[in-house]
Amino acid sequence: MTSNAFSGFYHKHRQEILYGVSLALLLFLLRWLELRFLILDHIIEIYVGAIALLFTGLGIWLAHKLTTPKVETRIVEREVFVTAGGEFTVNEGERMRLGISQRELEVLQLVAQGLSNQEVAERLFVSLNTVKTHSSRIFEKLEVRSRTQAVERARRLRLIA
Amino acid sequence: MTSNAFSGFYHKHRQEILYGVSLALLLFLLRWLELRFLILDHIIEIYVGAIALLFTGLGIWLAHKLTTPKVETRIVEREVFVTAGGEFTVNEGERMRLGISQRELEVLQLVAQGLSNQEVAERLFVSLNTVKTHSSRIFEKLEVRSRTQAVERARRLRLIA
DNA sequence: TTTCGCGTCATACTTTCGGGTGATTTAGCG
DNA sequence: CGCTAAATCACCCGAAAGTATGACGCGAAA
Repeated sequence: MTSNAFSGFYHKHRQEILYGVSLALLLFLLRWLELRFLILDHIIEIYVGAIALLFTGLGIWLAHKLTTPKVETRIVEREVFVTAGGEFTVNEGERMRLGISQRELEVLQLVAQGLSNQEVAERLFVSLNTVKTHSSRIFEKLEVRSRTQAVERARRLRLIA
Repeated sequence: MTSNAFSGFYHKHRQEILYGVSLALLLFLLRWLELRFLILDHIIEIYVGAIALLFTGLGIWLAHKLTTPKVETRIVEREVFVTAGGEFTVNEGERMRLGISQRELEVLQLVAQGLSNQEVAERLFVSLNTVKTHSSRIFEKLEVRSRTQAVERARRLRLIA
């Protein structure tokens, strides 16, 4: 359990941990080097310069690792095949026969486009409950039990495109 | 002329110049500060740490400024009308492009027929969880969030009849 | 041999769906 | 006017769908 928790934590924060550890190591190294530099302390500019360069590099590396890269969108057109033998017309006869109202058909069309009930509600400016009621009635009239079946059936009956 | 040349040079290499100048200034500042640190030279770790942090930040900033933006191809669908009213064939190219496996396509087909996850599981002799995993992957690859959307999209791409 | 994609399964959780029931309002119709 | 269909909304509840994460075996590719 604990090992799992630790390994999880480690994987999530690998970058930070490595960074912290390496920084600590570096400071330690510098502390040790310091003894020499106390003697010839006029070389401190070089020393500082080296550190500056080193950590600049580290910063760049960090930025590369941690930042989401800038994206430049390039748009490529791609064909999508559509079986269009002609214009689609709602099978009014079938609609009437099944007693599906205009509003219900609207809901059905939106559902067929993959919208959730909530999204349909927002699109039609009605409440979620209303959409649920409509879709329930649709299911009854189409004699199905789910939205996916409803769409399938409605397509066959040419109630929707 | 010279002023123009200089301004052109400046504009092209503003980043580098600013970086160089600020680095020089910083070194100068440090040289000045050094006098104090020679007295209380035990604070050198703090001093080094500060420099490290500062230049890490500078590196990050530099990286941000200098990275070339990565290109992200965004695909726009363009409708192409197909006269084929006859038999259906799976758009293999599209399937390959999206990396949808055969098994995933099977699940997708059954889902498109209006079957529930449980029914798909029984039909394929696998567990409910397996079907869920497959459909999740399908959703990722088709970039959708629900089975209804997946079916809609798959139809457009001619992955299913 | 190691790596990788695929298929399989699981657990735990959140969100969405769908069923059941009832209520109100509005418009049309006899 | 009463009646009815349609549209609207509400509350509850269980089932289904979807998310996140991890694990395991297996065969092909590197």
